[in-house]
Amino acid sequence: MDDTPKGIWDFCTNSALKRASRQLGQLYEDVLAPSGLRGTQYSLLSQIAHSRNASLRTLADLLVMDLSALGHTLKPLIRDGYVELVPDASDRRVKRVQLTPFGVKKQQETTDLWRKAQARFENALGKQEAEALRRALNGISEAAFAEAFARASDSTEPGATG
Amino acid sequence: MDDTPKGIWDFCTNSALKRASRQLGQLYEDVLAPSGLRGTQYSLLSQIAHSRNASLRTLADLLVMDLSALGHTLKPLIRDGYVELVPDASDRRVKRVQLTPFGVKKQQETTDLWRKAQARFENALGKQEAEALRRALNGISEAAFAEAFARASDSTEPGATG
DNA sequence: TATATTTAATGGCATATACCACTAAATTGA
DNA sequence: TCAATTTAGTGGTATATGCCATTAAATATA
Repeated sequence: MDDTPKGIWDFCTNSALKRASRQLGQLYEDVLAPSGLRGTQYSLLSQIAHSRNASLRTLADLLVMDLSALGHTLKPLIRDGYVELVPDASDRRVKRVQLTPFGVKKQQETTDLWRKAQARFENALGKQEAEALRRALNGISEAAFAEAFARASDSTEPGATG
Repeated sequence: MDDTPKGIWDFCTNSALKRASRQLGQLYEDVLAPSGLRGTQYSLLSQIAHSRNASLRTLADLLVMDLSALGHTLKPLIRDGYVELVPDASDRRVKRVQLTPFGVKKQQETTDLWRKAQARFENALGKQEAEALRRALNGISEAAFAEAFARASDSTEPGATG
């Protein structure tokens, strides 16, 4: 009867992305809850485990995150003893991020829960779909995409040269 | 040479979604900046304009957002005179959300900027891709998806029945 | 009708994330 | 070599978002 869209997310990919991010974040968090880690925190621990000895700067770039935001986000993880910052010897501006042994243990244990969430997600969406979606999202996260976006002449711009 | 994934976002859709959300959010915000509105704020104003007279509860459900989170997020918009809460006459628990005339004007003006961001995004990703992505994201945001996720037997669960 | 339960909203607290200003250290260039 | 610039990180402030406890109002139930 009425196919008028109910929300801006029907037009606006940014809104759609944020909304889906809230939903999926919630679903993952519910599964991860027994660990006591938030979804973001588990992601962060995992990425730190993966990027051994990366600096804050490097990590922030990988995560497409503001450097200071990363610093703030790490605070609870440092406070709880999962993560530590180690000053670099050769460049005294740099701090390297690493898991403590306790953090390693926590990350590994929580991975069981993550696998559970992962399995549920892929069951609900379909394995192919899930992978396609990740690819699309990771494309958007690339620096090259930001450059393309910046370069993109929007036709409303007077004097755009194509 | 080395196709080892650099990040958990290569596996984890939740991480991929958050990362892409940061990137795209940034790109949109840069375009919207002259308006003085954050991306989220513009989305919210637009949704309020669209869902005329919705209650906080209704709006929160549409946005897949926690009710109290919505309340908090609205505070700056109320403070700045874009939005007002009107108590419902028949159910005195309920508050209805609406734009002030000033808010209507602001939303309309800012839409020009949004269109610019929109155009850039679709140029950068491709119109078809963009639409497919929105569809996928909106599917995830549905209540039905959350139910499917909850129902999904993850094979790691002992005694799963299929 | 009186009580129990559910629902809407608020306020406090915690994390997630961004921007800005600032400090310190490294790098560039005259 | 020394000043100018760039880079890494920190701390403050603001928004975005979730949870919990609480209040008030509506609904259901005995």
